[in-house]
Amino acid sequence: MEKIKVIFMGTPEFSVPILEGLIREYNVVGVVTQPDKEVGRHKEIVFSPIKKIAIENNIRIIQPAKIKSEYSEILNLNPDIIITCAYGQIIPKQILDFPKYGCINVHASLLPRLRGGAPIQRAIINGDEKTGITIMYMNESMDSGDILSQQEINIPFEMNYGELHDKLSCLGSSLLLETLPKIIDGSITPIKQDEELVTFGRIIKREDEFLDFDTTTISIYNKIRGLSPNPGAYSILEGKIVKIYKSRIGKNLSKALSGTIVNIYKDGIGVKTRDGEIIIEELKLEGKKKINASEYLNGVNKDKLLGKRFMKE
RNA sequence: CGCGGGAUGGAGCAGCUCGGUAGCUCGUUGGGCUCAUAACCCAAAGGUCGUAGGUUCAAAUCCUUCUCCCGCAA
Repeated sequence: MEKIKVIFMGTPEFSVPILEGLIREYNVVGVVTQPDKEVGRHKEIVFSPIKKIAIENNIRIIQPAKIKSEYSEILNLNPDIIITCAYGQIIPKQILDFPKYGCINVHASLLPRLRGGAPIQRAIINGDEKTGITIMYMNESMDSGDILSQQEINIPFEMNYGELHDKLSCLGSSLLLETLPKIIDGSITPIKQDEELVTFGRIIKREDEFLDFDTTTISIYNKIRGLSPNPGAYSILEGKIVKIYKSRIGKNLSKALSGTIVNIYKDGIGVKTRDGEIIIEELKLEGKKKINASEYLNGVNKDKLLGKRFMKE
């Protein structure tokens, strides 16, 4: 039997294992990814991670600026099925209706929870203890299609965004490969999402990255690990941006104002929160590299550091 | 040419404004103290001060070039 023709649509690192898995087992006739962007300080042109894989595997690449109107090339490839994962644009109905086996999306949450662009970070920031992967049909609104399969995964208390991202990425790839044959032979009954249970995992904006020490210790802890290693939660100390990548929860109870440095440990900086203390273990200052708190403390006058306060401006 | 910060022994920093043969905290190695220690004390090793040029009697320090790193903005 001839291999069915697959088109994959995706953009970031997360979707790479999924594309690689498809290439191994199916005939990927085309890859759709976001246009090359000028990135970084010197506006270098950077390919999306997906585009790099496609080039290595000699697969046709399509990069529409607006897929809403530029879809004819995709249809011309005559795909039997389209798989998307974190592509970054809304897929128009003309594409959704075309493939005989439909358009399938891999989403990094247990839908209907955490619809949207940043389900992985949001799961950690929310303090969720579990999340997962959902494979579902796409429709015209965001992440609301019928569910084909799901797999759950625990989020350990120490896990950060990067680690969970990698786990889910692998899980997404394997669950997709498990599910695809059943989609093709029609042995799965899609399940509607329960609209009562919908929550959203909005994309992370700049203001979401700001760390307000005048909140609970646990929410600060979760935000730090939910944004680590990228883009990093930040605060401002003496007018300079400080990014914080790793922390632990302290026990010290001080009456100082939230954000005040109340303790210096051998390997951490104790900062007052609304209800306790958070100990910063890994950070990065403006213009510097990411370092452990112990390294940072080597180059700083500890007596002067005590009592300083993380501010909003 | 989007804006800005940085490059100093293994790590993190100071010194640079007002040029004159390199300092701090930590680590490493050796020794000591101690029931013991990641604690303390003593000692040692380790740097052509990112690259290339220039100014000068003399440059980490002033001028110019290049490279790499980071924050912002996109």
